[in-house]
Amino acid sequence: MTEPTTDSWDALLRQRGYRITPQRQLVLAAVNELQHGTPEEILTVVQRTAAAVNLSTVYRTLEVLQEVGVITHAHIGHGAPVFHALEEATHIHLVCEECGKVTSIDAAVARPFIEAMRDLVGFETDVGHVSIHGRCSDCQTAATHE
Amino acid sequence: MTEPTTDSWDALLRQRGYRITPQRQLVLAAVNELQHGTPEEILTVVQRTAAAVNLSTVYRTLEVLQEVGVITHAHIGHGAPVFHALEEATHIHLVCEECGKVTSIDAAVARPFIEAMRDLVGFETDVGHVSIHGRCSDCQTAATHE
DNA sequence: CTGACTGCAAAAGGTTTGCAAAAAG
DNA sequence: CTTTTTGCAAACCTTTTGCAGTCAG
Repeated sequence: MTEPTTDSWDALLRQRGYRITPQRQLVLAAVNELQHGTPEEILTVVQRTAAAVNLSTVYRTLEVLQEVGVITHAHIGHGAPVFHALEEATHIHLVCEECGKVTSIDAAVARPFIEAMRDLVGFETDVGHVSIHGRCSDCQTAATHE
Repeated sequence: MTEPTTDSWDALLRQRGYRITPQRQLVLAAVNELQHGTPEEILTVVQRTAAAVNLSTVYRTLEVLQEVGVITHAHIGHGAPVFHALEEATHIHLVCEECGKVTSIDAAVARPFIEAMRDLVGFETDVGHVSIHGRCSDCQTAATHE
């Protein structure tokens, strides 16, 4: 529905008074490349091109990119949040508590549920941010043979 | 379905070779009292009775209590998991990204969605652990007047 | 008694901040 | 030239760990 913003991310930044820097470009590229990257992982990718970039710059950049709506993050585990591009955000993370595997499913599956939440309590779900914890099919099978 | 284990939590511990200590009793009581307590908050409550109890004891105890299935936790924010008794686990947390407010809704609302996940990818959801991020009705209203 | 549990202090992991130098517009 | 952004180092916060003493069974 919404236009792909792939080539106008810099415009989005500028609109809000932010400046375009190589670091921001690299961080965004890394987020896109990794799909589910933690700040640390993003840094590593960025440093392949620009070794001097600092972790705090990554954090600050991720914050800015989120603010202008180019990326989102989801908490899929205990430690590190993961970031992805907004266009990739239309899926839901299923996190296995046992093996840690993350499965993605189409967000359409959750639509009735999301509508129910809106109707019931007026809650507007951030779809790209949803992560469901539980047990994946593999680990269930394993548990059966316990 | 399952019998309430309220008065046999100590038996559950003993079955697994764990010992019953005042600290564990107090931590469990604090979890029940707080409903959605973070480790720090739980510590505070415990210290009302036993001031010498250490934070690390709280962490270790929470781990044990989870392992025997007396409590669960959910990640509702960045840094702070919250813990609740298993009997209280049949609700879903809606976390507002803006004001941080946590709304609870009955897990029944999610049943079709949970079944869809089971059917689609064989994923068994840990219902008490589900937290959905988004924007609560209040913050949406506020945003409209921006 | 004996092994599990606790308190303490230190370490570890992740994120944030202050500041002066560097870069964008 | 002005203001934002960056790199660095240090601070911070939450959680984990090692260890010796303590306590439950």
